Amino acid sequence: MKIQTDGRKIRGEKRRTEIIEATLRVIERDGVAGVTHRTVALEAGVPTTSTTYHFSSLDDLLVATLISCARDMATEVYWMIDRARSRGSRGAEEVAGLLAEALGPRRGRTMAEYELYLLAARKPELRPAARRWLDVLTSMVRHDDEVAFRVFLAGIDGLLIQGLIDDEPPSAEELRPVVDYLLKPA
Amino acid sequence: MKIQTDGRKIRGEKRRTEIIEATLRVIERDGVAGVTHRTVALEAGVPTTSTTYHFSSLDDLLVATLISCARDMATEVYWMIDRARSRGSRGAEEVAGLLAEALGPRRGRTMAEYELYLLAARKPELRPAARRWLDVLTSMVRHDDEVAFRVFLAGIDGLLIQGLIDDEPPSAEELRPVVDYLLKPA
DNA sequence: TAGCAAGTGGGACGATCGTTCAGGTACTTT
DNA sequence: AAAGTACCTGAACGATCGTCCCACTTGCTA
Repeated sequence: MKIQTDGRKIRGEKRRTEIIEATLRVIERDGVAGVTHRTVALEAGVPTTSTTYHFSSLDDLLVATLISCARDMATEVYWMIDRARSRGSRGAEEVAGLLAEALGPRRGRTMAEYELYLLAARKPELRPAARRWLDVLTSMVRHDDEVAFRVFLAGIDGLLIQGLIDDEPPSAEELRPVVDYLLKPA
Repeated sequence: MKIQTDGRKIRGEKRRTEIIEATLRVIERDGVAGVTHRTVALEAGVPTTSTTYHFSSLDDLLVATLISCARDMATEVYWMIDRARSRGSRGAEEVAGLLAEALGPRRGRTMAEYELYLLAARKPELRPAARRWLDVLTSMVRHDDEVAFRVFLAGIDGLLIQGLIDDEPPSAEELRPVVDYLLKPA
């Protein structure tokens, strides 16, 4: 049983991921509404039929893209926690920094992630992916106070989505006291 | 200066609101993606050209619908606070009840409201409407602790959006301790 | 080397879309 | 009563959409 030595499959898989990455860029730029076979193909620099070959439908393409996006999100959360631990901090600084970055330079990406949330609200198959970053946090962070932890998780989501409708993104310094409050011991 | 006695204008305005209400139903059912002139017209029981007559473009229709939705949302929040005050309660019970209702029977409506959030993230003109319920809360509720209040607002949003991707909606009883924590004095 | 499998891509089909237009109706004003 | 205004609506246009078909190249296998 060989493990991926077929050059055709390898290149196919590569193009498949390229299409997914192009789709994510389209979502960041124009939202899920802007995703069509043609816009994605143009963004990826491949013919239109290539997207239909690798994904049985446009819906499949969206699902695959948002699952991939969720995986990246979870990975980021993982490393953030790892970074905070290596500094021996409680994580407030790291969390505030991550929020500010999500609402500033990576604003498009954050919007894409919340489109995933909404799509998951309508498509149960997407829910595990949408919950993944929550699961990563839950499994990695020790939390004796269950209620306080749930407030923390909800607070992060609320700060992000409210930050998206602010006229200008909040800075890490502005977010810091709120994050401190969310992380403060009971 | 007469105040709306022209029968034509009155009926026109009535149809306009009927179209908006139909649009909201379409959003609740199929999301913003499902909104077309034809689906809305079918839902409202009017000819397709009627939606283009009253709204200069599909975008105008969406904006008008979501602004209307935001106004209703703000009104609900207003009455919730009023109800809580008349009972002399701190509001935890009312808030938990409202959240449970938003995630249960009124789930479609809640999803529509968060689509407004995301649309507002991309369209600055919609942001005042999207922030309206936050403004109502901010202006009506006395908050000496600014940080705690911001945590409360964020927590509400977070609980709602996370409740939308739960496999089954949380009950008021489950939400109660978290809401209590959000409202507890510093 | 013949045959199969995987990926590629140009072209096209029918469906649906947003929007326009012109003719018609109902109401108000002069 | 005539003119003007506001609303209504059937029909249609061009654009774009998802998807399919089929001929093709490329790489693997027997």
